Amino acid sequence: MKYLKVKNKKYKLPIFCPDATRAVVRSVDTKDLINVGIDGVCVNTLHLIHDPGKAVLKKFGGVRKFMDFPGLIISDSGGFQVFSLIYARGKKKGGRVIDDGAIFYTGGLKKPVKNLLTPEKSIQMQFEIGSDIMICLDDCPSSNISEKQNKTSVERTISWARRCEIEFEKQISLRHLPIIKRPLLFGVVQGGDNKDLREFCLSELLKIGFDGYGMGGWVPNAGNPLQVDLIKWLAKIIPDKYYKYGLGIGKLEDLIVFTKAGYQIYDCVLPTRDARHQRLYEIKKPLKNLIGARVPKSFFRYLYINKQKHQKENKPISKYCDCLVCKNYSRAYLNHLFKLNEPLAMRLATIHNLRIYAMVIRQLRKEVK
RNA sequence: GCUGGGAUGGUAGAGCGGUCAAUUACAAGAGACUGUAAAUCUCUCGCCCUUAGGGCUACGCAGGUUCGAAUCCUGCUCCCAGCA
Repeated sequence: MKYLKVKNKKYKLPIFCPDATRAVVRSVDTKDLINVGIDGVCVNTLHLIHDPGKAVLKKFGGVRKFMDFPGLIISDSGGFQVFSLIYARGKKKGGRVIDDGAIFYTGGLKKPVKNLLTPEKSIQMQFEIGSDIMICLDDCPSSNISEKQNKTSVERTISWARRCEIEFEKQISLRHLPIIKRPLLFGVVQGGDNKDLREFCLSELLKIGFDGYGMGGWVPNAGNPLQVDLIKWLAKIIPDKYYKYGLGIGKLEDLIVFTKAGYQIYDCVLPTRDARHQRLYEIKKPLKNLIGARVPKSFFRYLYINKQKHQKENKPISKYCDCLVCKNYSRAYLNHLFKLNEPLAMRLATIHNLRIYAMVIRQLRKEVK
């Protein structure tokens, strides 16, 4: 598929959507995103429930007007936060999963607030967000789990997907949404490294019927042949009439590996987080034949811009980048801004890294059949 | 000139007889980060040997006391503050 069609709009595929978890791509605004060539963002349902909350989103008629972004808006269900918050805060303070949904503790660690996110609640909130693509609440397991836990997580994911789909239809009819205003609903395929479980999960999700299917779970290492095999295999068994979404993907080279495998939609925190952590991308040569390259990551290198060796360098981050930063500012200036801890450093770095992603995506659009 | 206080690794600054190649912070170096917990985290940081570990030279300079000194004593050099 060359285009994603939703709500009477068309988006070129593949598409990369940086994460705007709390309705902001950290350190940049939506005008920056547009200038950089970013066509979509991915917001997070669980986080938006608390800030700014349902009432504010209702008042604005959705997150699109709230953040003033014209592009594609994906809302992640909050499923990943089970994994992420438990990892960050520990089981007691982070949360846990029960059959009815996911329990989270938000707020400060001293005054935690208990929340139960059910599949129904996640979908209802996603309608308040007004996203173009909604994601079913899923049970995202951490890596290194037992086969039994893996199976449980798959079963939960399927049962929650069923409930999400029912709630989705209910919301559509409650809101009397005409076809041109209908969002898409994606299911998430879990099952870890176990192909049988992945296949079972997918086949059950196909029975329920979604517009697209995401590869969920912990991000596979694109450098590991076994995992690349899993990525490819899963893309193959998802019928081509559905959109294929790599959730949380990925590094620059991952975009190439996944696109080659057949995926079309991505979201990831990495380019923006890397930027804030002073890791910038330098393209080594003009972008071409990315998919055909023997080593997918050979076209770029990481530049740690805070290092002293860049202190006097009067040249752009990347000779082959056409972003605001590379056109106007030197490495030395960025190095200086980071040393001062000046917020502008993060904005410029984020603009640059996102532009590299946008350029890679643009090139991949040319290369995919 | 007198009186008092200092001189510690790239910098600031702990240590005040053995557990000190020396807490810590910053600087420096190398990384990590993948549906955002994170402008966050990890490692290295006197010299030499490949790590475990070992060896060497070091806390202003020169002596001394002691089994043992960055730490105590004496002298010297320099710095700071107050008083002349």
